[in-house]
Amino acid sequence: MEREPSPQRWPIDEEDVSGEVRTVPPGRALLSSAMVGSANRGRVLQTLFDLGPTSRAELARLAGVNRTTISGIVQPLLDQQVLVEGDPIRPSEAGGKPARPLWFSPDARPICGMMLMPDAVHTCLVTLAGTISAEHSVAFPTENPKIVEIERAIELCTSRTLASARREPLGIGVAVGGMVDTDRRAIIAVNLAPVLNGFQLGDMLTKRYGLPALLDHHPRALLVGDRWFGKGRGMQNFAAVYTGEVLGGALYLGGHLYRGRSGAGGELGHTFVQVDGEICSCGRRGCWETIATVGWLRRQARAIGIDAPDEINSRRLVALAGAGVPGARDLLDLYARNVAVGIANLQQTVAPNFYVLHGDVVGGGEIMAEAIAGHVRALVPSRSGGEISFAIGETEDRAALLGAAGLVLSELLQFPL
Amino acid sequence: MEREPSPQRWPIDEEDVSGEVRTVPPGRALLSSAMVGSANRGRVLQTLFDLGPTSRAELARLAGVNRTTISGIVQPLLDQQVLVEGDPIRPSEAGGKPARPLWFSPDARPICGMMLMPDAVHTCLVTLAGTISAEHSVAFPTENPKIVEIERAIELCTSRTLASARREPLGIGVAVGGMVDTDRRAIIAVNLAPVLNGFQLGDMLTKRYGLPALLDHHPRALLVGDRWFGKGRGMQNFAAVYTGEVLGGALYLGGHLYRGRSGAGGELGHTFVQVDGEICSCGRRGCWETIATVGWLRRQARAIGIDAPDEINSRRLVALAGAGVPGARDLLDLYARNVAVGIANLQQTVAPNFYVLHGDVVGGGEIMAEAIAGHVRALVPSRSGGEISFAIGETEDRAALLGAAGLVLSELLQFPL
DNA sequence: ACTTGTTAGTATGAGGCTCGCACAAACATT
DNA sequence: AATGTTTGTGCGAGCCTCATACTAACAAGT
Repeated sequence: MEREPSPQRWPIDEEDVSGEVRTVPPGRALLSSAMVGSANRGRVLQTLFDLGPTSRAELARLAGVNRTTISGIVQPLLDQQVLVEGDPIRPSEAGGKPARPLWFSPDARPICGMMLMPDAVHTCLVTLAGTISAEHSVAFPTENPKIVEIERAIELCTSRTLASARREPLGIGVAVGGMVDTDRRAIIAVNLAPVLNGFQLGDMLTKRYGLPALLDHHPRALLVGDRWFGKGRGMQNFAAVYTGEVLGGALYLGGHLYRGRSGAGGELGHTFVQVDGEICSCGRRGCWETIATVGWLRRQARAIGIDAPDEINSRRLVALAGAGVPGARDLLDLYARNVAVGIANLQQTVAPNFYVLHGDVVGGGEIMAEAIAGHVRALVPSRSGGEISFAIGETEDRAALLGAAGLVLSELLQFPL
Repeated sequence: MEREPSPQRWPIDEEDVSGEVRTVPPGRALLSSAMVGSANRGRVLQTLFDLGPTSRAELARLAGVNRTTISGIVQPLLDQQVLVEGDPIRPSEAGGKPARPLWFSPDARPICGMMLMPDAVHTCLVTLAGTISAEHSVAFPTENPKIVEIERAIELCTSRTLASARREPLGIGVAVGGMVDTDRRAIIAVNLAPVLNGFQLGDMLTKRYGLPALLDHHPRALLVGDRWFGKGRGMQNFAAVYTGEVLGGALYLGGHLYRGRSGAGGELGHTFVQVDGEICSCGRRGCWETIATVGWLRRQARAIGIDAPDEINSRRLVALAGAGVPGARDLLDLYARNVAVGIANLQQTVAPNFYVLHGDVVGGGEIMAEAIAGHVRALVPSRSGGEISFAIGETEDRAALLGAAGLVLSELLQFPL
């Protein structure tokens, strides 16, 4: 009945997360028994995330493996207080020993989530169960901040949050409102804060706090948040689409976050939907972004004479349409169609079949989502692989912070195969 | 010095190929040591495919594993005559024992490749080294053929080809000029031969010949052929784009053929590039297919008064432009731009960074490819993840047959993780 | 109260796989 | 002939999963 405490630690592969150089090209590397252990531990934890508290026996059934295998995987995690056994649940009428559901311990090491925007930084702690605590934010100096000032603000904010952690966090995940070099864990460019361009935030955080740090750009973080803590939970394929002042997206394909070469995938805003259409901020014509952002919405609202056109957004538009304001209903429909066009293209290209909507359209609620869904279904030839469904994401800040934390989780769970 | 002949057989997982029902959902299944063996064997063979004849020591270095590991993987394959040792190659100046390069044995089991078009069936044998032999084709009855007649034609053609095989083939791969249900290994619809709709070709072949049979649609087969035997060799990410009377494509992402839900991915022809543009055969407006197929080319050629506009294609267009025929140069440029628009969208969405062109544009040669490449590079914002490169695929029939065979290879090598 | 049937979780030994180490074989160089 | 280098092969260790057997804990029927 006595067990030797296993020497395995979770995560075993912290070095990988902190950005070690990979010498063997991916796809050529072979597997070893040790990797099997890591990978299987990741999959078990992922299943636990997807399903909520679950007994060992149930996990074994779902994974199609022996119960002893699950016990072997799970026991070290219990020893390290990553997981805890819940109260026994009553067996079915058939009888049997009551199952002890496993779930993430509140005492497990948390994750630090960070959202870096052009004007401020937000940080928080996220438990493995997805609860947020220790939220802090620090604004940057308004006029032409210097990089050292921003660095100080980030450090201040992070230190406050980390001070609240009872155990050392598993890592720091950062959602950046701009272009990111995921491999080098550095910022490439933030449009509204060019001083951040080239900032090696990942290295700075790792050096300062001794924690693995991962960066990715905002839409990708939203997707990851959806995958672990939101509407994308348990999904194998889906896409996140963000609309607002700009338009972005991210893809989860075949059970993995898809980044593309140098993380260049998901630049949906600048796909063409109108050859020789309106000129876009990128200098090209007819980008999706020219017809499916609030900028377009403002211009149209002004053109048809809606009150305060500069303050229009999905929330107000739905309200106006509901109130019977002339033209509002048609504008809502056209806006929904414009958003739907790009989603239809995405569906035809990679067929994720499930979309989580973020950003401005969230304010439009179910009405907006249904309008978009209807247009997408009309725009995609019917057979293309089953039902297409839609969901509305979390509120903006929450989604980004959960997503930032999810970046760390993804690395820990999705052992690269 | 004596070895026990290993009991392992390649392929071990034939049952999987022949379409067994998967009970554990993908992504939840755990790995076992036996799977590690299969997966590693697949990766070693894949590396061999990518690099050509290679010694064990070199394979070990590339994979980052111990030499003994490679020996253990490779020895059973030598015993089974899947591989053979080549002549020793001279060591470098540093000296050392001469390496014995490994390569696929000409006596290895071949693969049967089949191309099923609306009017005929073609079959052949393909060795693991990519050489084609025993080609046969049988035309279907011209006017309203019955399904039994088609079935007989397929059987006749296949039997002739299989009769030439010295060893039992590893399987039959089929490239279908129409929609395919990859999971059920059945044909969904072939536009010009509706009698084929719903035909369970995979089951028929497996039952008749006792071989694993795999179906996929034509563009996907082209991509797979490129991956194993053509320009996509060794690539981890690339796309195949087929233009002609219709427009299709396929994606190889992260070292895997990407199919999407129910194989609905890659339906590029009906992505929107011109909202409210010309009406498409699918009933919608502004599909990419409306501006980047030979149908569009014919209409334009007629409009600007080019001779025999109904026989225009890329090959002739390039020739006309070279001969200085008025308008030809501009038309070529516009056609290239139209093709490039869709490729640019694909690049922005999944960023494969490498494209193999198939179909009509192959006739236009390097001139056509360069014209398309130039437009794509101009249409994609510069930073998006490095160079974008292009290649011209094999001639049409050869590409499809190699691709069909490649479908079987993909299943055998890409052990599902 | 006792037996039977069922399910949960654990201990143990077997089998697969990769790894590190040691060793023989086959070359180049000095 | 001696030395250094590289290739490929045994061998035992370590990690992992699996099948089997066992204990623990419950329900239901007698």
